[in-house]
Amino acid sequence: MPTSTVEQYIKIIYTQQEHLEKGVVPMKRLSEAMGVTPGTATTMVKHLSDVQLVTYHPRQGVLLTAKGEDLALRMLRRHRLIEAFLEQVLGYDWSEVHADAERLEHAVSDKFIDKLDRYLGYPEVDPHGDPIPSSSGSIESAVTVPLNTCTPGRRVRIVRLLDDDPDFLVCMKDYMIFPGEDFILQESSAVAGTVTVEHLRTRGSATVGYGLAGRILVAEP
Amino acid sequence: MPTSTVEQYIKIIYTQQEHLEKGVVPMKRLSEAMGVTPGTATTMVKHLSDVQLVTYHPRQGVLLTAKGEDLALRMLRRHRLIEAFLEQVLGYDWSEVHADAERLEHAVSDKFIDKLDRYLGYPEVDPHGDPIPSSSGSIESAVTVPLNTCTPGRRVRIVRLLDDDPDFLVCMKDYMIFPGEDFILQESSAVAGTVTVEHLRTRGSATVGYGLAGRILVAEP
DNA sequence: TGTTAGTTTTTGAGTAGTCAAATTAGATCC
DNA sequence: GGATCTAATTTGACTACTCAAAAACTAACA
Ligand SMILES: [Mn+2]
Ligand SMILES: [Mn+2]
Ligand SMILES: [Mn+2]
Ligand SMILES: [Mn+2]
Repeated sequence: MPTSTVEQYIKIIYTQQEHLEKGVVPMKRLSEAMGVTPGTATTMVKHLSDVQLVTYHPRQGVLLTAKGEDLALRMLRRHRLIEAFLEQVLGYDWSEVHADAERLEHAVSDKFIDKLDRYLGYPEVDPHGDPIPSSSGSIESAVTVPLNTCTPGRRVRIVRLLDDDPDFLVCMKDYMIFPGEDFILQESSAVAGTVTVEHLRTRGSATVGYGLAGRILVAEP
Repeated sequence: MPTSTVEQYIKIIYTQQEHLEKGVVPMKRLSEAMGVTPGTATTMVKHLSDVQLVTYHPRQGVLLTAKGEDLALRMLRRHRLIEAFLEQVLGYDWSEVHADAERLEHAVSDKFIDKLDRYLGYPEVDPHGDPIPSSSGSIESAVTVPLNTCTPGRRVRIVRLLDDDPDFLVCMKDYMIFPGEDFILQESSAVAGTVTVEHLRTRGSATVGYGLAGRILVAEP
């Protein structure tokens, strides 16, 4: 059985790998995402390599093995189902579910997760629009593009928010920018570094930085 | 913040203290209940004493301080609310809730527990009839007597099962011996070491050992 | 009173995870 | 080709928890 620390490293490696062009995750990136020093990450990565969860390329980075990916998807499934539960059942605000899920995901059994999945009616996405892997480990995400790559004038629907930071999420909530909401993209300026959208229903407009807009995934219907 | 190991020790000390005439819990008892060697228990108890959770009487045993009792009751509240949730909401069998609760109790936040309490409608007891402490730390248990101290001929109602062992609980389930069920006490023999009861509705009779009967708490209405 | 059995404590060692600080390897830039 | 900057690795040390085995204490019994 993997410890909760190992579970956490594997999950982080998966998500970092996802948001990365080149396959391997370098130590700097991993250590920052884990909140540990680079030396600690190196030590742990060697251990993960020993137990076949990652392949380690010294001075370059890590890559998940098939076994590691399995574990990562199981953790993502746990995390996201728990987030859905906290919001839908216990009445958490969707901007606050992350922290509690982060600890619960390491304490639940497979039995718990499967029963929870059933109780929630087999949801496909969590409160942030992140897709929930099935119990067999398959995951399918909707086709989306980052908001900062869309062409102005087009109508877009918010599908997913990639950042888990409560401050970011509360800010998005104030702008009505969350999964399911429709907007018209008014302006997108790489030079000015801003993206402006107008909410379809309320006509309210919001301007966010280019970097943040990259973490807002939308569909162009 | 106490680690989950510390939380577990404190909870165990509380329950052992409860089922004990003399106040102090000796090392042998504590180490057995924790599943560690006596030396380990001694080491930990010294640490718990350093952080004011227990008072340690060398070569005699430990006693919770007020601070320790606070923590113990918070843990018991968590444990029992989680057990109630697993049974009532997720559909666990009440004989199986203990193991999962044992890990979850260390991973939930106060916010989680208070929201769960509300969602469940502020239950007073868990699936085994154990009373659930309030968020302010008060606990009130119904007046009960162990089944092996009752006088034959009397009608009794099962209120609480003290043992968490799944085998014991499944056995009790087969006999219909669980909170809320009514029986007539037919025979109680300290010599033979058995207690025989008859289920009021079904007329089915059950015989259990004297020791086990001591873990079945009943009310004589 | 002396012996013995049971309990408790001490000691030394091991695992998992972490950090600080020194060192090494690569890349980049003149 | 060097000088320099950054990322990565190594080393030594620390915390929290654990065990095995030896030593010490207590209590009770002969
Ligand atoms: Mn986590
Ligand atoms: Mn999420
Ligand atoms: Mn526990
Ligand atoms: Mn219980």
